[in-house]
Amino acid sequence: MQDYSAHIQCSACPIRHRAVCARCDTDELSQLEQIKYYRSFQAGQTVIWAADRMEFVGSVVTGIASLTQTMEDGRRQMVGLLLPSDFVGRPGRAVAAFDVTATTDLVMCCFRKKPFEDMMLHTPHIAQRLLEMTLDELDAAREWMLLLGRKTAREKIASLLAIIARREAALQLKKAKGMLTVNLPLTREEMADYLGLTLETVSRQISALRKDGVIALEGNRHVNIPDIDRLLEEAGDDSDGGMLV
Amino acid sequence: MQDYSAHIQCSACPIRHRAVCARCDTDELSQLEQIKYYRSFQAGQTVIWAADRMEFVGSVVTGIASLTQTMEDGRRQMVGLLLPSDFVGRPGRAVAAFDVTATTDLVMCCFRKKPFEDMMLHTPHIAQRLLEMTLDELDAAREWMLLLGRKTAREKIASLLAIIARREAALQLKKAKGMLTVNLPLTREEMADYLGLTLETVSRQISALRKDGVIALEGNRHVNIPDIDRLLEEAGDDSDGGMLV
DNA sequence: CCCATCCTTTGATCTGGGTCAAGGCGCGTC
DNA sequence: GACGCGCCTTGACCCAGATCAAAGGATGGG
Repeated sequence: MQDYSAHIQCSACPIRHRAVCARCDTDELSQLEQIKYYRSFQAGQTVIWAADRMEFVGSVVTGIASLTQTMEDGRRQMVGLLLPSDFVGRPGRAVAAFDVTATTDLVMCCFRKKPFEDMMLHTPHIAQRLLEMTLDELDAAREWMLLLGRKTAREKIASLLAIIARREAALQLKKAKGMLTVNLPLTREEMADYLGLTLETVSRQISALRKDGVIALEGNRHVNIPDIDRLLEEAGDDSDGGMLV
Repeated sequence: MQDYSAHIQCSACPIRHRAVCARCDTDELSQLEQIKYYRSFQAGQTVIWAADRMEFVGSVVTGIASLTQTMEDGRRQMVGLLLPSDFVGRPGRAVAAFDVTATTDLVMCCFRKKPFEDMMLHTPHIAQRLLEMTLDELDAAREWMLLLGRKTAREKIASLLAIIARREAALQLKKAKGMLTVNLPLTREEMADYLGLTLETVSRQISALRKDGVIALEGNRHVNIPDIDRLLEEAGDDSDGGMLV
């Protein structure tokens, strides 16, 4: 499970602390400092389109961004949710592979790609840290493949809620005991795009989970979870999954 | 697209050339040499179970291995296909996240994990190379998420055939012109597990593609593709995908 | 050569989730 | 406070793909 506390406590750009160079020395930090800049986006804005030139790499400071793919006929699949401290872009690639969109208001910390790549060459910690993060993302993507390929609609919804709940629990540092309230950062349609469902099915299954007492709604963006174990059971994970978003 | 030619031409362990240290100096190579060993598996054998301790990292030399997840009730989802030169395991993690199974007879080149990790610390090229490979795999996993979440059964089959065909074309260095014959390394059931379908649906869709002249079968492990563009069209990819397995 | 086993195909039927359609609810704006 | 607009819910119906069932090939071993 990821530890977000380091980020939360840090008033400066989180990338220095979590994403890139937790172990960098002062000189390296000041180099990064020189090539970094911030960008803000409003909810709904596109950060970059698939196949566009990508002049930067960076990480999310606040807010949530999503990676999506779209087919010509409009079918969409979200393939990643980027939370604070998550890294965007890849050294060594010129064009973006996916659309990146701001799901909520968003602040990103960016580094111009070329100088960042140069720096990577003589700062081994950076590549090692990025490797670690990328392997985590790969594992998360593979967990998600099980969800997309084999889970029922109800299990998909429960899994998504469980993932968001786990993250909230980590943020709030309250240990998932008793009632847990989570704040859905996604619309029903975005949830559908993430889960490989239609928005109607998402809505129906959320209603069903409510009727069965697995969750309770306050408005439609706040979900109360009286019993997290019950939810995990509904999610159908063999272990608690250790799933990352 | 991956280039397998370096591997094909190399009689020694491919990891030295492709996976780990294309740019290592002689001293580094000899260090790797000291900690490596080979393991062979028969088709169907399990290389490692999810949640087992993983004492090594390594790469596939010949044959095909698959990564799968299984739910308690037996639903299975393949989450990766490992081809020659692909890397298995992750530095810094003690237990396997997924089952690894030999799909065909398999030879792997392994490195004991601890010395490999030690070596990574003072050989920056290794982490950089692994990062590159992991990012490729992550992109491939995300392409696969679109397939699992949004494609129809027919599109899924066409996509899988296209991926295998692309790899064959790369191996044979014949430029996908005219008839292309591909050798299916998977049973119908394995294809189903990869595509998030049942084996009956796989069989039916293959029959349908045959009836429609998109492919022709010779036995049930050899597929002829008269028109690769036609197949790609059926796969529903907006671009040719650049998909990696 | 025959049998056993595994893989594959095909048919019949069922169903989970998609599609189409109609309202409901919250919220900002005039 | 009524309108418009996004978002969400619910109902009715349908269909792609799952499930259940049966029967063909392959292939290898005795």
